[in-house]
Amino acid sequence: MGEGAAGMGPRGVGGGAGGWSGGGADGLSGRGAGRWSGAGAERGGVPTVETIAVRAGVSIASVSRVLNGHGARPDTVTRVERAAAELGYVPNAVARSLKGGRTMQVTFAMSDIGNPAYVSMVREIQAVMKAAGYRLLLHSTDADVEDELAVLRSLADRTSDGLVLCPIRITPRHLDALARAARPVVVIGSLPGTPPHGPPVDSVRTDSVTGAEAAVRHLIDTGRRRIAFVNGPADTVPGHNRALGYHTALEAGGLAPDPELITTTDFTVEAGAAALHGLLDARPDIDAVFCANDQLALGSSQTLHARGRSIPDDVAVAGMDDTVLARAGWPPLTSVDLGSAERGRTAAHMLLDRLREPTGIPRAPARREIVMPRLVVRASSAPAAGAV
Amino acid sequence: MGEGAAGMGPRGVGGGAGGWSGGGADGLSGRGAGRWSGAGAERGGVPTVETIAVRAGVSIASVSRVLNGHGARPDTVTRVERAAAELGYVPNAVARSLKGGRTMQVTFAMSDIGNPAYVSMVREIQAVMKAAGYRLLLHSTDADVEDELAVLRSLADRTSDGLVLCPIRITPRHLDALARAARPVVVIGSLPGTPPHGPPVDSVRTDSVTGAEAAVRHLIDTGRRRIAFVNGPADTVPGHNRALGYHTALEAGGLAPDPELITTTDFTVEAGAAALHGLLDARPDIDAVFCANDQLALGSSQTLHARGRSIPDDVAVAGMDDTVLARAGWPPLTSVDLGSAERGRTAAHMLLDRLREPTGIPRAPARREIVMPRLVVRASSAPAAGAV
DNA sequence: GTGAAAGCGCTAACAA
DNA sequence: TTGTTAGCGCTTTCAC
Repeated sequence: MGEGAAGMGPRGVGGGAGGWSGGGADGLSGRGAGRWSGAGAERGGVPTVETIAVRAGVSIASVSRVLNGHGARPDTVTRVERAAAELGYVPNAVARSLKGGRTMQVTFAMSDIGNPAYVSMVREIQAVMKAAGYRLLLHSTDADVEDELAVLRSLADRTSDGLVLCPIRITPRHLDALARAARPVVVIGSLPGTPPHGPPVDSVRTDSVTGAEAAVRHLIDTGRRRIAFVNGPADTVPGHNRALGYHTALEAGGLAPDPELITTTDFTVEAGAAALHGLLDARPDIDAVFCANDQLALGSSQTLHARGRSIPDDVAVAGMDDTVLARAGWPPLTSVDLGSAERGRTAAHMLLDRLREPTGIPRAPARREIVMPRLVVRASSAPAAGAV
Repeated sequence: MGEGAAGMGPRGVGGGAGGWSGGGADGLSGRGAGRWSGAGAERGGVPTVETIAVRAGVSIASVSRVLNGHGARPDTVTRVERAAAELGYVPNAVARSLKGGRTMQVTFAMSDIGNPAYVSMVREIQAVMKAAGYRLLLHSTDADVEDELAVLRSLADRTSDGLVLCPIRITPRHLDALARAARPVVVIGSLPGTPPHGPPVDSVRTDSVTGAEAAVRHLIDTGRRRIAFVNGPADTVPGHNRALGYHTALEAGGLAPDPELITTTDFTVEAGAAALHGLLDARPDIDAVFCANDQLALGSSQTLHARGRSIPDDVAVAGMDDTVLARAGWPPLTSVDLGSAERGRTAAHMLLDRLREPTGIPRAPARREIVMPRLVVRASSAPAAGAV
């Protein structure tokens, strides 16, 4: 729990001056004129510790103490609290941060908030952080490496106390930036090396290789033989891992990989739909499609429907991520739950642990967590009518 | 990074201090204190204007000027920039905010970031704000009125420069809080009254009454007569408006409303599935279902599929919001695009306009924008086989 | 227990 | 052009 952090004092917006939209004309010369210009403490403007101090007839130090529950004479407490309530005093969080060195904000950066897998991460991270008294700063990098690096670098501007980063791929520059990050960072994804040797940052990843393998094995086990594969960009970590899992399962199942059955494209519904058209044109005998994520699987399903192929009778379909989309499709999509929500939650907790570490020198060694994938079988991959 | 304390080029945070994760031992005598302990400027710690000033042999004012492009002698500029680069200096945004009164952060608060409709808003708002140099603070209120009010109140803590609020409903307390908001607020949703009289805040809304009406009219026009209605909570603005549209369209089409055809539940897929079971049990002759959002429509579709009703031959289905889910379902869902993305974009721009307003007294009057809904017809509502 | 005072790091008057 | 200085609003020693 965030100790007294986010304004927990006995405050309230009780009877303060009209808000930003209120008309209040205060000709104070202290600072600019307008409503929220922060005029001096004399009369107009936003109340500060000084305003309260004057009103309560105590020093600003006492105001601060009372507001932070640092004990004071009952009498003093009462007067300060009353003054604060009457003026609708709200402490300036920026000033507090400057003094305390903490902003009670953390950043979550991923490539695109439109992706359901990220949505569940955001959701969990926000919930955990909120409970701990932190606010969540969201940053979409549009899968731009420069932007990711910029986020890492901007950690030095003191805007947030830590970062959860979900990079689309890890480059040497990422490793460098991670090593010199000004604040604790937790990476959602695979980092190279093993803790003593790898980059000194905590991370949570899923075992998508195993996940992909499980899905493909399932397709094979249910009688499919000509299993197409619609993958995302091969130079991304997710793309690479899924390909690995696909090939491993194929091999284990005694099936020869066939380049004609494999397409590499973007992680979107449209790309999936297009990919399947190409695949079906080249190999009309496909009896299953394994897709690197649910969007691709949905796109594939649409093409199958559009071309009159029955799912799962003619062609089985399986996706990955088990997002809300998997249950939205028809038939409901078999998918691999890669634990996006759990990864988000875990990452958030790891970051909180770092944030709670005392400033005293020795820092705990980097942690690596792995969330195991879980195959979720739904109707889209039921055994074909005349299957094994 | 743990390996070589030697890898300190003329770059990076703390110029050789190693990042947050740097080990305890840094060969450099230049810095000694903890990573981000913020020691003085003398030797340890993070560089500040003073560190730069000393190194460049100028005053802190010159440093500030150069760094902000306020002109200085070429010679000075060079020295300062070089010193800053060598030390990997990054200005402390908090200190800057305290001085300038602006944080370059804005908040977006909605009930649940898991909802696709909000996702597209977040996405747009994020993009617009990012382009304008603002960071986005995300706040999920879990549809809790107290939390919404808290967000409004917390505007006074100076943490963000403005707020885009998408409340699930507007209570008198909301109006009160909106009126005294400490910073500009843009509401996504319907506000009571008309500008001179309503609350003094900008807002964007959609005309969901007309949208719902269009969807139902479309169902009627395509030959449906027993049109069920699966609505969200009736005490929410969306719920209320959709009910209004439904009834209006029914009346215009000469159909009598039938309580048995109407269910009120939560805005979720599961709720939609359950609702339809009830509806079909009570009225097996339903030939269309109008749902208050895509999640409900998807849930309804699943129940229809599960109970062997063909879509659209037996029953037509229409949803609202036209989220990514509408295209994910099968058959693709007819839906009403309520312009979530556009509302988000508009709200962001309205907020930026406010943020750009000079502090000079007269503030522009509140604006009210309306985004018109657009019916998107897809396969789920194709006319039934033997239809009109 | 309380007040005076010293900054946190930065920008902007105001002088020189 | 440059340096000195005064804060922004708050927390926190350090004396009393």
